Amino acid sequence: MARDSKNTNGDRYAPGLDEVSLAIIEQLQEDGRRPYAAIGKAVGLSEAAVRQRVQKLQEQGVMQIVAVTDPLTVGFLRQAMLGVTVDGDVEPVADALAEIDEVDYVVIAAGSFDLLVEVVCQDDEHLLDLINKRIRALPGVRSTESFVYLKLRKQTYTWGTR
Amino acid sequence: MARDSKNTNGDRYAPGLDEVSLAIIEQLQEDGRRPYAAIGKAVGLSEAAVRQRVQKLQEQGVMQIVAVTDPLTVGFLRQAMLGVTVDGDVEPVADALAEIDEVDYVVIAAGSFDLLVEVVCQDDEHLLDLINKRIRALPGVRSTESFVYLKLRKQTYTWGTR
DNA sequence: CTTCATCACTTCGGATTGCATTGCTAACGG
DNA sequence: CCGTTAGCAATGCAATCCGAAGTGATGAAG
Repeated sequence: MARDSKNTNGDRYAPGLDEVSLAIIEQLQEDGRRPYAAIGKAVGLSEAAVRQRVQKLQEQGVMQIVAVTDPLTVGFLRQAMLGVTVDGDVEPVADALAEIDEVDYVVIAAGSFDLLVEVVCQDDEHLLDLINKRIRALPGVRSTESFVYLKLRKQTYTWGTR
Repeated sequence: MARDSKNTNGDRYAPGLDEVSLAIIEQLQEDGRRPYAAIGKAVGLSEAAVRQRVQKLQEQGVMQIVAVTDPLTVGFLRQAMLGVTVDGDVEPVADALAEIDEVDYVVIAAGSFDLLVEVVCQDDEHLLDLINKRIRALPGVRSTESFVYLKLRKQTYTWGTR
């Protein structure tokens, strides 16, 4: 396989991210606990080589292996997406939002919102407090719009394996 | 441990989801590959019991253990959030959207959008085609608004461990 | 009260896997 | 030509995984 495990991609990937690493990621998107040896057989590497790559990918922040759930199913939580518009530079506002514990997802976007922010709360009161007292109060935040989650319908991570 | 591993929660959780299972999920949110024995020591169960619970949680669809990445970092992708408004019943539209491969996230929400839909595409043309020809064409979809992702700033799954 | 079934957990042993180490090869720069 | 670095394969031992079997508690039926 892959005599050219060097980049053939014109630097569109993160450094050191070749097609072999992509194949490893695909394997782990299907099952995060798949043994290294099985992955190695699938991508044409030894067990140790796979392990080293996985470790490096995680250290670089390219990939993380975690349990994901539907917070609403797990119970004690209210969840919402916030559309945020910003005055001035977007990045510092994104950074400030990212530091809030209840915020689990921050994306800088193009469109009628500058930022999309997903939040997880204990209950409605907690959510209200978070939005009004802590998020709207941030310097640079011009306005927010809330979309409270009613039901999670799909949540997949296997887009790498289409 | 926990003489009352029966529900003390008034049915707010999915069936069979007690505080021990929550503790297991927390462990795996920190590290999806943590050994069962280590988890068992942390939550006060034997290795085998943890293994049985994790298996059941995955079978029930409560939890999945996967690799997650930033698609934009991995390279060959355009990503966006779509706000969708619907005529009539929302659920069948959500189902139809969930069946599309490029759609990785579907939430039924309250607010000026009925649905929030995250999509992952190869490039701009692919995205355009998906939105105009396949999503807007779905029966029941009244309108869509797009937020193209510029940069992912935060993505965590450890909300269970605050 | 007894019996039977179920459920969650534990214990146990063998098979598998993870991991640190070692050595090999190729690529690069002086 | 030599030294350095990086990535991978191979090896051996410890740790982990996994299926099977056993135990005790609970609840329902006779």
